[in-house]
Amino acid sequence: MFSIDLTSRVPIYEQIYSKITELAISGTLSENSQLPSVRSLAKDTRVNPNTVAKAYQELERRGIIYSVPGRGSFVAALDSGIFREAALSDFDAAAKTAKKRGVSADVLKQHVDGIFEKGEEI
Amino acid sequence: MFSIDLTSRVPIYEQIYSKITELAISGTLSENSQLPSVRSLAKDTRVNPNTVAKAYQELERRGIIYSVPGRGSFVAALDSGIFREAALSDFDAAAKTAKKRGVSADVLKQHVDGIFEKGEEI
DNA sequence: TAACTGTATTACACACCATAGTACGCATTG
DNA sequence: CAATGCGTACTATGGTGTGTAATACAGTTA
Repeated sequence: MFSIDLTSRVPIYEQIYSKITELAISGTLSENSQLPSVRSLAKDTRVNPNTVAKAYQELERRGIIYSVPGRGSFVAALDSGIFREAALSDFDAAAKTAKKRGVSADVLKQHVDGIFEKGEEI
Repeated sequence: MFSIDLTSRVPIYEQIYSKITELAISGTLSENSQLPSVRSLAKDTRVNPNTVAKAYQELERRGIIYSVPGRGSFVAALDSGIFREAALSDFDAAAKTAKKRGVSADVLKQHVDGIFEKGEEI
């Protein structure tokens, strides 16, 4: 379920955070579905339980999941609009930078088409 | 000439690196023009000279500037194509994320148009 | 010569990341 | 009730990256 890159500069807890966020937003993990326990995920990924706990706590702090001591952790009810807005904000920033670098609007639109022509490449 | 955010998570040397890169690419700092010395920039920004030196060494390593012991550091002859490619790569990544979040190709193209309609807003 | 330049070195402090081990309270299951 | 699994909390340790501090050296320039 999770692949961790130990050589990456990105902290492990952040990799876990991103993975679960992606799965939750995309709907792969449906609302209120239970996540693997801190200990089981730690065992599977061969990572320290503290590291997984840190990821879960960060996910809860940002409202992606909710945790119940004694029961487990579950996917929260997500407002996908917020994540869409954030993605669009990043997109705008990238487009502005490309513009500064001398890339034309047409080229950027072609890139958009190129990305959307491809299938579900995740 | 440089403003440093000491509270930022981005390392100081990386902030200096980014600033100078931006100035060099935009042409604000023309080719072969001399940069402030390590010590003077360190004094102006109230940063340790070693930190500035680290930024300059990274800039030289990536071909943005060249340094001559005893003389100073200067803006290199830049191949703008490299930076255009990098900007496009970032743009693609942002577009893919937006796609994952459920944003349509048309909306993204509208955003591109919106950015290019505006004047030189830097 | 004097004052500048980039560069190199050593040392220290601090924060972040990750691991290890232990412990507590709560919920579920047998 | 007892056992197990759950999230959570805590201390301790080590590694790495960042930033500062203080020198020192060789090359360039006025």
